[in-house]
Amino acid sequence: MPQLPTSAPVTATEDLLRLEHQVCFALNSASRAFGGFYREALRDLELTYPQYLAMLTLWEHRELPVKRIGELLRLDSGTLSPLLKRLEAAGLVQRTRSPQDERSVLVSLTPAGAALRERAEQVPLRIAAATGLDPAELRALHGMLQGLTDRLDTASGATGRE
Amino acid sequence: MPQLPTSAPVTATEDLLRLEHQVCFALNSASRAFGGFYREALRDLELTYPQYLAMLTLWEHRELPVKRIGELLRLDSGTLSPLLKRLEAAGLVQRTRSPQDERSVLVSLTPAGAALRERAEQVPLRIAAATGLDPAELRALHGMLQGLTDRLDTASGATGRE
DNA sequence: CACAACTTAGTTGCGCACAACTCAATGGTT
DNA sequence: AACCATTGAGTTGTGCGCAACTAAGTTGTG
Repeated sequence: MPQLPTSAPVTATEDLLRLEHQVCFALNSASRAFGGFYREALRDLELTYPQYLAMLTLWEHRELPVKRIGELLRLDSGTLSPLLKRLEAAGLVQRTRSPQDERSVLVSLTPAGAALRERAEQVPLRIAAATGLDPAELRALHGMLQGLTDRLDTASGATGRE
Repeated sequence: MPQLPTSAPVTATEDLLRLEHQVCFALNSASRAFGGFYREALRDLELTYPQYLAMLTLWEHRELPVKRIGELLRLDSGTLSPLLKRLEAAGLVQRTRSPQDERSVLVSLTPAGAALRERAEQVPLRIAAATGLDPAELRALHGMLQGLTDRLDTASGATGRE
């Protein structure tokens, strides 16, 4: 970090704010660095990272309504609808209206989509190796991030709406 | 986490991979949660979060070539060119070709852009409060994320190119 | 039953991120 | 000087993320 020619005295508060900037920027950078790494690892599967996440939920649950995928991935229909259409166009998933509730669209794996799981299983191996973190560190990081997301979501939810 | 109806025995490797998934997903989520919070805090400044980051670099350095902003923010010209044009259209920055090197474009603050700094200073206060983390935790998180980004960048750089 | 309130997907529009490309300026090298 | 690889911005195209909106189905209430 290069020293900057601004006002000399740095208070504890200023220091905290600077640090907070660095943290959220570091978060943003790390997320994009991960994205780049996944992009490479997923190239031969012809999946983007968000598409891969959607497939993960389906490999685990076989069939899910769009709404539920959105809850699991923290995404809304504005993002999911076109994404799922692309997965359908690629022949990996099928979308059908639920007979019980015609509003709901059930997304399920096609045979090709289910088959892709095996090829996808080698992907996280490379990623885990590239992080250079051991399980304990991963666990610690995961806990911090999850707590952070929860606090930010409830904070913006509380002040922004309701 | 609901139990899934796959093969029963979960090996240590499988567990690691599952955890790794959670970590990079948690990273992604936390980053977007931050984004949402900044969106709200920056609404009256009429800045997006990436635009705010660009302004931060200029508030610190007064004038920078596009190339240098890209290095600081880990962004390329494909992202920065239109972003900086929007900031110029908003009257916050000025872009001029460098006389020394006609390839380089120098971005500098307009009076309006410089004046915005004061109004922007209240923003990180809200953010820092919302994280609910003390300085030590912020520092730890920052260190982890920075190391992670470095490892991922060099790993993909090493295997992908060169 | 009628009707309003709510829920679920989908669409549109905008900005960001990134790959792939173009173009002009620069800096060697012979 | 002529040539060519490199560098710095910019453009184009694709996909994601989100706000705002529409449309259709469902539910609750009188």
